[in-house]
Amino acid sequence: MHNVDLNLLSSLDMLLTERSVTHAARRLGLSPSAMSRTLARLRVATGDQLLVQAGRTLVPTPYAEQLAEQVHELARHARAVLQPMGNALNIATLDRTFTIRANDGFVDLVGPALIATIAQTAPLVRLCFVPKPDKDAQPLREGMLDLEVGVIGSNAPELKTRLLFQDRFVGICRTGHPLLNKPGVTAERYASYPHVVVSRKRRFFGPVDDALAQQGLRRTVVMVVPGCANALQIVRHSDLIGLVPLSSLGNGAASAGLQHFELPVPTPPIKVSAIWHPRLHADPAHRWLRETLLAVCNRAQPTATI
DNA sequence: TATCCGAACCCTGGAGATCG
DNA sequence: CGATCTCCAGGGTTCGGATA
Repeated sequence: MHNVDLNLLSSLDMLLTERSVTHAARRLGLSPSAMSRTLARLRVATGDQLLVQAGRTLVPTPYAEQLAEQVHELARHARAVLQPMGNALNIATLDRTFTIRANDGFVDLVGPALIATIAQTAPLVRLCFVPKPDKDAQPLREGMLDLEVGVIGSNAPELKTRLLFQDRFVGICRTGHPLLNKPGVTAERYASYPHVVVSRKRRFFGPVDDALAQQGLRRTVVMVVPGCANALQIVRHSDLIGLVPLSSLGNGAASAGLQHFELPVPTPPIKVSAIWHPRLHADPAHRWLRETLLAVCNRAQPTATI
């Protein structure tokens, strides 16, 4: 197919509406001569005279009359497509499924409030939360994921991010665990119990071990699990001490049968961010989702939010 | 290999003249 | 009076050479 100048569509629509080169030119902000040559190009493109002289005016050919309504609709749709995107979004009628990769604790903590907020303004929007087996950026690049919630990695610098809230590590143990029988969890007593840690990379050591080492202490990690939900379940039914982000304790149900406590050693804060591909940055629906998520996180994490 | 720069070419549109 | 033509200027695109 040879290339067609789609500007001709708008000009043809105006010419068929006005039935005058001068008037059509005026309405499109062109000179009559320019519009005249546009009409000449239209005649070449269509192989029809389109408008012919009848005395001092132009009248449409039968072919032009046949085209008029279709051209008008096409021009109207073309103008709608080229409107700024922000003007086109109607949240109330938005029918879309957003796929979000997040850990279980975040889903427990934010999921109910998020979907409740969305239901009020965008009743046709659906959320699909998927697990975080890793931090691979490829699903974001390929459009398999709309959004990821987690700590920013360094393997995909092109990704856009926005801080949702600041989390921190806490210790967990089963209800009635001897560690909490006495007031105050000292570093010595904390290190004296066996531990379970969460690590997708199967690491037995982390920031807590560094902090303990600075005090000449060392804890014994007897188990590594891939996710926080695994750690919560293990700790709930054993004497192991766990280490999880506070947000992973969710809305209360996840922490049933568990007690959490402040760590006796300092650990770096956990910056939880929304992460998305630049392709979606200007998408008004995606922008709305990000703003909504941020607002819900601000309400759900009043003590940890910055 | 990528980027920059300049020359040549092409397209568009304005001004003015001409025609019906 | 309005449509169309020619001429011309301005801007964009393409292409080839130079450079890092």
